[in-house]
Amino acid sequence: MHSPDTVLRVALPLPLPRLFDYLPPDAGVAMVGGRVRVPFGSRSLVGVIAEIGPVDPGLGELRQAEVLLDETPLLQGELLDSLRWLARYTHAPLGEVFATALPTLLRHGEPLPDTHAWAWRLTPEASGTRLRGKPARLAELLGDAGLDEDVLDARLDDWRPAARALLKRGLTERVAVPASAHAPMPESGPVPNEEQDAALDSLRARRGFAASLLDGVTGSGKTEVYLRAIADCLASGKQALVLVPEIGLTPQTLQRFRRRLGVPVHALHSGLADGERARVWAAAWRGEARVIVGTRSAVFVPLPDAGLIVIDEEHDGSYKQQDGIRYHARDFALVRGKALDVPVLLGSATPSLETLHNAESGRYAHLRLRRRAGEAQPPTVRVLDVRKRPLDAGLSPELLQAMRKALDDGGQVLVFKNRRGYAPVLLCHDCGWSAQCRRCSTPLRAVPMTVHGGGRRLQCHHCGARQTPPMACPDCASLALQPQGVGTERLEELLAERFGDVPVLRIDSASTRRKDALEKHFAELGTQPGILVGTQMLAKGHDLPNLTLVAVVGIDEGLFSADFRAGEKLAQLLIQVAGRAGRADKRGEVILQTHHPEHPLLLTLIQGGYHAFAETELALREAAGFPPFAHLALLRAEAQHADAPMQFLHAAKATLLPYAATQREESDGLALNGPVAAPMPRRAGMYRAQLLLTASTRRALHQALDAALPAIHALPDARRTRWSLDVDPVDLY
DNA sequence: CGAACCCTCCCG
DNA sequence: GGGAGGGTTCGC
Repeated sequence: MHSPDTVLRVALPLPLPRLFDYLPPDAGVAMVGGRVRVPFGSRSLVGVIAEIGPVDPGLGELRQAEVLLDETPLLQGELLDSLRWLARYTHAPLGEVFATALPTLLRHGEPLPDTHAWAWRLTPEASGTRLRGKPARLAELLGDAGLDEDVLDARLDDWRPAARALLKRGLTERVAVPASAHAPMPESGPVPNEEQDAALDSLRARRGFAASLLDGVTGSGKTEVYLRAIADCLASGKQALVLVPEIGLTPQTLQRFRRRLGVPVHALHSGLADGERARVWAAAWRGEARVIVGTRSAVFVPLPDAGLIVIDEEHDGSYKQQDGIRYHARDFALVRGKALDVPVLLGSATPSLETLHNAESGRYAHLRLRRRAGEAQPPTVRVLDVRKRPLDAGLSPELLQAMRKALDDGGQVLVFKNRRGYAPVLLCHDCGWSAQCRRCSTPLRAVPMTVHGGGRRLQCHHCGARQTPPMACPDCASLALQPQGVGTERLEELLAERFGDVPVLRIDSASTRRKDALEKHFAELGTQPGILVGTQMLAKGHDLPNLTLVAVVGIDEGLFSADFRAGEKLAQLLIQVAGRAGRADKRGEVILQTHHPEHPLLLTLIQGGYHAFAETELALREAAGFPPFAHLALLRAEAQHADAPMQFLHAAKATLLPYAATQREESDGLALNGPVAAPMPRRAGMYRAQLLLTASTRRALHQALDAALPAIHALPDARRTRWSLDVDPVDLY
């Protein structure tokens, strides 16, 4: 079967950047992409055969693999190729990438689960038997052909005991049938408007891989375009994959897809049990699942009959995995779309600057939906200058007054606390001055110094420069210098005190572990006057029909964050959160409380909207050499010992130095910034630091990493720290 | 003196 | 990552 000198090169789920060679097991035919169980040290691991080839004479006696787990390779074709690409791009071990892509059960070596649906049929003996009661009704329903279980569920309550009773008497049998194609007749949905039609025409005009940005304001009907594009895809006999942000995969969303598409819709998200996850993956693998709707990790489903990939809210941060293999589901979906030669549709009301840049440069088709369905008016936006105003837990008297009024008018109030960038900046409460790095700040871009050591030290997270905070404000000589930042708990406390007559609900990830807890909170509140306090989680989803005032606090940290993406994230949040204010009969109001009423970001955003902001911000990014005009990678390290992360990163920097540009004019070379302490320098008892790599071409970045990483892996300090590489980091924390 | 701890090595 | 092996420390 195998030539005696054939070996399996196996990718194992280990942080080791190499394959391990084994002799094939005695039984079975080994194939690339199939899983295999192998002995490893004293353990037994499940890996994926990455290569089959001749024996490497440099290795000694090889161990033999225990058993082949797949008759047909689990990973094959496009998915296998794309995962290899992902491993190269993220500079991660192939085995870890495979392990990330496979559902837990399959990763642990379980067989690909059955995806058959079950149906019940009457046996020939049943025809001569008289029945009464529920069994009789069941038998009548089953008729000659029998019925699928999900159809029975819909037609007869509590039919299972009757079916089991008949089974015992030999009158019925349960048979496996191909996965159910039963679904209610699709509903037709609203007639598309002109803009939606134009977008659909553009999508239909293209063949093969093409990326399109569906750029539409909230309520402009992006989902309707997705649904019709998916229907087209189904009509041509192809599979569709829809990615949604973590917060967007609600029962209502699925319900809408199911009602409209007329085929089963498979959901894939973190709430599923392992068995269910593996079943959906298997159904996709077999081509039975025609529509898969899922969150980030759904980007790894096999698509043997792919026809379309949709990424809803493409700017959403939850598409980026923040630990393990740090992949970006949107970017990987584009890679897969290209490899599969199918269209990719990216939708957002506030597109990421990367995507917008691609749309403007013509790489993506730019489909705009400008019209809002219905008659809802956009809210009024007011900027509230709080310089020199007395603040209570960060709230000004004017804001509290506006809240009182909105509540008295019977409305609900959302107090939205921006919480990006935990490292506090030093701010003058009287004039709004904030500490900036002298070395890194340019007229185009302010790089803040962040407060450390309980307020006794300022540090730049770009270059690492340190200084002592001034006693008084350098601009206005005021002594009212203070670190910014109030948590949502403190806000909730104050509001509960001030507004004892209405319920005050705090919504954040700590108070709301589960998704349905959030639903419960909203149901409790109903439409009565009340206050919601929270962060990101409140920016979207969930209809709040009686919300009349949105108060945004804490935006100054976003205006002056060390993270170059903070402005973009803040703008997206402000647009989204503002979109929630107002009800049919009453125009909503948004109040932005800030020490910087004249900040260009706020002015551009309010006067020109998101796209005007984006244009300005893109110009800044280009001038400052940030994505999408440059490419980043972040080397992070953490350790128990205070010095270890820095030591390791200095050693890593020395390893990378030969590949770095020596001249500033050498524009496509690699630049190394740092290492510096992480903006949150201690977390869970670990000391943390980071080294930022910047290059104007991906090629320069990857060439340097390819060349230097083996040596970095081999550094003695590499074993003493926990370190990771993040290519295209979304935030520099 | 052994248990506990830590460091280092290496896995095919 | 994690187990094994070897050296060192610590407690009774």
